[in-house]
Amino acid sequence: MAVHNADIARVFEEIADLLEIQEANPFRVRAYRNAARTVGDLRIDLAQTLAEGKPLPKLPGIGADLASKIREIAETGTTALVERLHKELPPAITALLRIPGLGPKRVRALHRELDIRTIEQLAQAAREGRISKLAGFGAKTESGILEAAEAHLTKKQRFKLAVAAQYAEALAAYLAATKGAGEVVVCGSFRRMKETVGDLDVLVTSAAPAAVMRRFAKYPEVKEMLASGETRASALLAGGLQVDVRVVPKESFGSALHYFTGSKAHNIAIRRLGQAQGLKINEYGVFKAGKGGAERRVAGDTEASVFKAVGLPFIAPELREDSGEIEAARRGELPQLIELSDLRGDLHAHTKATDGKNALKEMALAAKAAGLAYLAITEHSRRLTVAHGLDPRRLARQIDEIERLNGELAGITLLKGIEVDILEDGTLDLPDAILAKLDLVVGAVHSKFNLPRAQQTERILAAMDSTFFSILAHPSGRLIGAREAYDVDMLKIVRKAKARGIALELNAHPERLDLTDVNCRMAKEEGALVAISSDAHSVHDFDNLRFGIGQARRGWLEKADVLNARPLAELRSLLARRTGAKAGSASRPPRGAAKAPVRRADRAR
DNA sequence: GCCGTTTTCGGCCCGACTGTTTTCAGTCG
Repeated sequence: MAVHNADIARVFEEIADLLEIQEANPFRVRAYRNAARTVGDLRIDLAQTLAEGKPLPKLPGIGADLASKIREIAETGTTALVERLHKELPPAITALLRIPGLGPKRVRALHRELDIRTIEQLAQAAREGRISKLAGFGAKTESGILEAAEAHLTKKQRFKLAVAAQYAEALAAYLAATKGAGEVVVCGSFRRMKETVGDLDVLVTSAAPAAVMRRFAKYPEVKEMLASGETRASALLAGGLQVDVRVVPKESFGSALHYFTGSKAHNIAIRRLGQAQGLKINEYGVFKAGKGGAERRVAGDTEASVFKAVGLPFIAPELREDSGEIEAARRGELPQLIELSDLRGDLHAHTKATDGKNALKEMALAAKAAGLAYLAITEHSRRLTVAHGLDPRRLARQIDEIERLNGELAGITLLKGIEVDILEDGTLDLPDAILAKLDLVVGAVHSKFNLPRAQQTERILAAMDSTFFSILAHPSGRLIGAREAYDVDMLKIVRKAKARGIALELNAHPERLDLTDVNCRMAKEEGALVAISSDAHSVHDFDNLRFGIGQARRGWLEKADVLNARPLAELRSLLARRTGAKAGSASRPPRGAAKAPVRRADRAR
């Protein structure tokens, strides 16, 4: 039984839920929640670290007690505390907390007074009118609970960033047309460019909040108003996305922007910083206590002023996860984050020859229009029959076609590439003879997603030993909300990439965003290059690069960390240097021999 | 349960909205 960080995080989250229902010290509850987040986001595998006899790293918010619980969970999969809590409360009760409107106090009351332990029992009790008879519960609460329980946790799904963007941009334009409205900004996880968005937080500045609220209520896509006050309202859109609109006066724009952008953990950390300096920070501004309890406003008109008030430089929204950005800001070591305009080319695209929708030339012109100087054409290889993958003969024809087009095109250079399948045994789907004719080789796993971790990892590492391997496409294989990542030791893969001069792709397709933000940061720390690629299947898909950039920024990537931020000449020399390094060995090592160099490469670090 | 530009004890972010209440607790973000 291998325990991973996610398992440890889940136990901590469950402890937090159960303690909360028991009305334990809320700060103790928070300590467990923070620990769950810290461990869940961690790049090194804690159980594996311990198994190798290494000490636990010092982690923020994890002291002696939580560290010992991590060791316990790593060894046994559980901890005495959660086992004890399970004896005191039915484990399924934590699901009740997920019902909107039910918090720990009410869950506790429902359990104590009505012995409710499951969502089914909750719905039954509501139907029978037993809940409204409890103190503190009324008819309205009861019907709300019933509705939510019957909708089975209301299935509040998260929306992929690109989908949320469509709703967000339309709604923002609509609200901006309100008379008296100033700034309209969609904040929250959308502004932080998270891969998925749970709801939209829209900030509007106006001296007349009522007009904004009225107009919002009339938005054609609003299916149901969930709440509406003088300065704040929530609604469910027809598409199922929840939107919260908040109006503040113009002078509060900066502090409100900061506040509603979050993350919550980042905000708490910033407020604590302020608090230590005698400052109170809320969505209206930064305040200093004056004589006789009077408060004096010291900042808040711009976001930068909020950071400045607590002695920090501006921190980009994508970094605001309380995962080291505040410490980095304090030390003056914030990254100079990559921007969309830094991209010089795109290293992964398809055409009609396989499963793309447009012709070679159309793709080239679209890339040029997107401001790119080069575009690699990387069709699927023959094994991917559903995509009409290329065999050596068809690939050779495309190579000729690209060379001919390059003579004709101006302002854009096509690179000859392939997205070659990595077969189950770690060999590539096309022979070296044809790969040698290409500018770059993008290797990808498209089959056998459920191999055991060690085998899947070895498969990819072996493929990366190929002389011609340039970029590992969508390294985790996950499809957001649809397919889990395959089980691999990403750290080993990242280190191998660094050792071999191979780049890791950040596939910018909204359903992939793979590398993930967390793995981008790992790549950066290990010194491996990242290629931010559109995986375009049509002329419209270059627009997706912005989502890749968002993810890269969340992963702290700078221009220097990104392969396709290099001008063409530099890119070519990087690609050549890699194959040149292996030029001494005539062909890649036989299978099985791949393991030894991997370990050497790891140890060399 | 954690942690220290003031602390090894005593703090721990802050405000809006709702429903059930007669002044506020609970929930949410």
